[in-house]
Amino acid sequence: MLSPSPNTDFVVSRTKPAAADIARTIVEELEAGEFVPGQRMVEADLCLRFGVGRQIIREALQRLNAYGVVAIEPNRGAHIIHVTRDEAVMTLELTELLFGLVSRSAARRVSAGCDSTRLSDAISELVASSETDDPAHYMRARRHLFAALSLIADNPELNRIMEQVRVHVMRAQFGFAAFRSGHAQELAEIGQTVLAGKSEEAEDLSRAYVRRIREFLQQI
Amino acid sequence: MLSPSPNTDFVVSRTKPAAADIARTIVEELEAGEFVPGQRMVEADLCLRFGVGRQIIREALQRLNAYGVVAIEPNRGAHIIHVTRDEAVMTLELTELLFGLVSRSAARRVSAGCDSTRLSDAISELVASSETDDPAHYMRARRHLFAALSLIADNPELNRIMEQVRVHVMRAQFGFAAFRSGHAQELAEIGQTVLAGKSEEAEDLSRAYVRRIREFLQQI
DNA sequence: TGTCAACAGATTGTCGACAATCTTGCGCCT
DNA sequence: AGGCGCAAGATTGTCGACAATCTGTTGACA
Repeated sequence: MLSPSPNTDFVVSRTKPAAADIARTIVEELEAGEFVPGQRMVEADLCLRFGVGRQIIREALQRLNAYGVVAIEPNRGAHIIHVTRDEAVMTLELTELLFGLVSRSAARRVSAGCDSTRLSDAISELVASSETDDPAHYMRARRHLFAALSLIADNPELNRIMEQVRVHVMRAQFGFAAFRSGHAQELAEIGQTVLAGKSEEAEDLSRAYVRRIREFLQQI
Repeated sequence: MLSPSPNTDFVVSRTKPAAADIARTIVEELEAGEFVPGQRMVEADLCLRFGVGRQIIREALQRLNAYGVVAIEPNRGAHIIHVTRDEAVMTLELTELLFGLVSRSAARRVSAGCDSTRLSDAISELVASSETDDPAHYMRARRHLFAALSLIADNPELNRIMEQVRVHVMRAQFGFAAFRSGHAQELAEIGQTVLAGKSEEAEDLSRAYVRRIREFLQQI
């Protein structure tokens, strides 16, 4: 009754959204606080919204479920998971360890002569963003720093998990208004420490960075 | 041409396997080394094997992909991920942090008066298994210990991730023959330390436990 | 009026069919 | 003989349809 031909007319060479893309889109919206915790994710609604069949939506929800941002109850459907402040604090406790490990591993790899141009670029971008004072610019630079560190650390399992945890951290920072831009300088310093190959120091700095966010969140 | 009626005849009150169960089954087989790294997971084959439609299999593969044990390439299908020894070592480096955090958190909760009967039971079971010297018994007890610790730690995100990493650790231990039963005593000690609420000590013991496995793996 | 059962609507679970894409082997041209 | 299309087979991607399950509401009965 709504779409007799979903994607035929003017969509000759469309790149195919596919489940992965939709999941990514939803994750981005989640990070931006688009969805209310507890909100039901009805498959049919999402079908209309993204113009695809239910199977696609289903796979996207499955992925979201694996990321832990959506809960799926049999025959009851999916809904956005509600995260309490205590849980967010616990997640940051975990993040502290993970980010520390990423930085330590990356620093070691740099010492071993790994390519680090991406990291240098990210650091430059961070420094630049601290001068323009544009939140979007800062967030992009921050993402690039994390990506560069993960790339250098080259630990598949760790990267996979960081990717998952990142979503939760973003949600927590948004949900509890614990987002303080202006950490650019601190992050740039972490990057430079990694670049210098000081693994112990890089780990300490990284953990301190996350710990401070956590303590700030705990005080609210 | 193969199954005109997949599950109608004598299957009046079957409990419905569903994707989650199939994914769990495959994970168990993976942990037992049933699949060869790189092996292709053709959907149609799995359909025949489990007697369900492709959608179910697809969702199961999706979940396996989220667990990081299966890679899915668009239009190319899914295959079992190959894990090198270095990657297994890196995963154990990560596990060291995670297990340490679980034990520390659990110990704190016990101090705060959390119910710990399940933990006591698991410890008893471990001690019993060390006397019978039955590998299956030991593994079951070990799993129960981890489950009890996770339950007490009560950190949703951490538990979710531990669950994912556990599969990799099991695969690594199986794949590299690094499986040494007889750690029952050591694990029981960790459990008792948690039970006593000594969080720092519990974390140290847990990390030492994983570290030793990692070092053993590195020496091969 | 309160409780419970049955019904209608909404939503999820699963399947079969067809389209799109990749792979492979064969034949043709140089 | 060697390389290059091209067709046939294999496999994945997506959709629509129907079955199963849940939920809320209405109405009958005590």
